[in-house]
Amino acid sequence: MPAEVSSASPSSPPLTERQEARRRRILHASAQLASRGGFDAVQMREVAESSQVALGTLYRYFPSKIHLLVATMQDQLEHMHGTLRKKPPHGETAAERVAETLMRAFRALQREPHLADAMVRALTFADRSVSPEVDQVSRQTTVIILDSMGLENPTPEQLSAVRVIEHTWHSALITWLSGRASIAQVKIDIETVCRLIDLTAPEGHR
Amino acid sequence: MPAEVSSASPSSPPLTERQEARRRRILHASAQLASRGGFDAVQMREVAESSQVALGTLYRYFPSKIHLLVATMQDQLEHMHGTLRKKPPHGETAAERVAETLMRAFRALQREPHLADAMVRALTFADRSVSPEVDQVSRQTTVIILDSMGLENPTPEQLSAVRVIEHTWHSALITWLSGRASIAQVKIDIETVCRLIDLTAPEGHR
DNA sequence: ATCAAGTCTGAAACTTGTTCTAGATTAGCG
DNA sequence: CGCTAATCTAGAACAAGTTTCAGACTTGAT
Repeated sequence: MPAEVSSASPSSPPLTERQEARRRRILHASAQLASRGGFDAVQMREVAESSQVALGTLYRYFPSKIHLLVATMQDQLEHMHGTLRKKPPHGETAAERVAETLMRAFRALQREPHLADAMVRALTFADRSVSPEVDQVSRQTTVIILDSMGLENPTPEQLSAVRVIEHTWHSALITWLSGRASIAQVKIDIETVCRLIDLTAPEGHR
Repeated sequence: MPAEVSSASPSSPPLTERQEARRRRILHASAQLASRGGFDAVQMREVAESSQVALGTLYRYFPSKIHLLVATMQDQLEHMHGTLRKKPPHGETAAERVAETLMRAFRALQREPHLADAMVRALTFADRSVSPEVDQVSRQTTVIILDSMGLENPTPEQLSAVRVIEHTWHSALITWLSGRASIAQVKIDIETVCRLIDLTAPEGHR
């Protein structure tokens, strides 16, 4: 199985090696700065300097700070997906497995709360100009959830439930990041919404 | 029944008449500019000018653009609550009534999509420094939902369901505002999540 | 009415995201 | 190799949120 080449939108001209390297340096610098101080700490001039790239070049690669952070999130999501798929959840019901997976992801975010802050804030603040990228993040999240459910071809009802779960996931993260909800609270909310899955399950489980 | 004096946090020194008037002018200008062009169109210098107040004064009343927009949302939410409470929803089950109420609110937002954009973006972008205000908005929303359910003393489970509904509501609004979900899609998501209520209902309904 | 404290004003300054420009470098090609 | 188009760089410039400051105005208490 191929290791890289995974996500980047297949459109647009392919990048040369040096360009790929620049892109990588930029994303790395972004994640690093974000890990330090969250959204505000990711300052475009600093990202440019850290990644040894001119400001104009940074903007050529990522047309705005939001684009940059959403791309950073795409990047992190891939890692996450890889990690999660190695050890699949072992709950009985689909609802349990999804909740388990999300809580695992949540614990990963807790290890880098500032990074989580930067990424999630960017994601929810994104306007129409970032729709394609945000959508890609959303699709990736959907894949992770469906994966953990272990479903081949979900029903429309189940897809609705997954959408609602994603809504809850994002919004719960926000309330946690802004200090308005505890970790325990987030856990409860996730478990609550995951019950929707059982509600929409057609027949037997697994 | 008293007409005004409704929301403002009861703490802090009471405002003089002229101060109250200034505050009102600022909120009005904010809503007006937001209605025109959304989040970006609410520029602090313009708000100050429109409301005939010095920039420094504006910042004394609202310490940031986010604070201003969240306060604007509090203001609008009150109107909304008043309007909604006049014609209570007539669905059979609690779930139906909540969905009906939220869809009614959604239609109101559709009439001023730019204003909705400004308020919702501010709400989700708010950091810890705005927690108290955001929390107040959240509480107000909870009250509206519980109101429409017609519950006296909800169980903890039901409160969880309401929290999840709020999460879904906010996040669904965001996806709609950023053009990633249709109105129909939002409707489906709301109806889907409202099913959670029936799931947590203890006994008979109504 | 008068004084002190607090508030408001107008304007400048500062910060950080974003855009623009002129010149150097690089990549692809004949 | 030598050319051309695309890309990159350094740095200035611009935009909007935020801060600061000196002076004018209000308010509340005496």
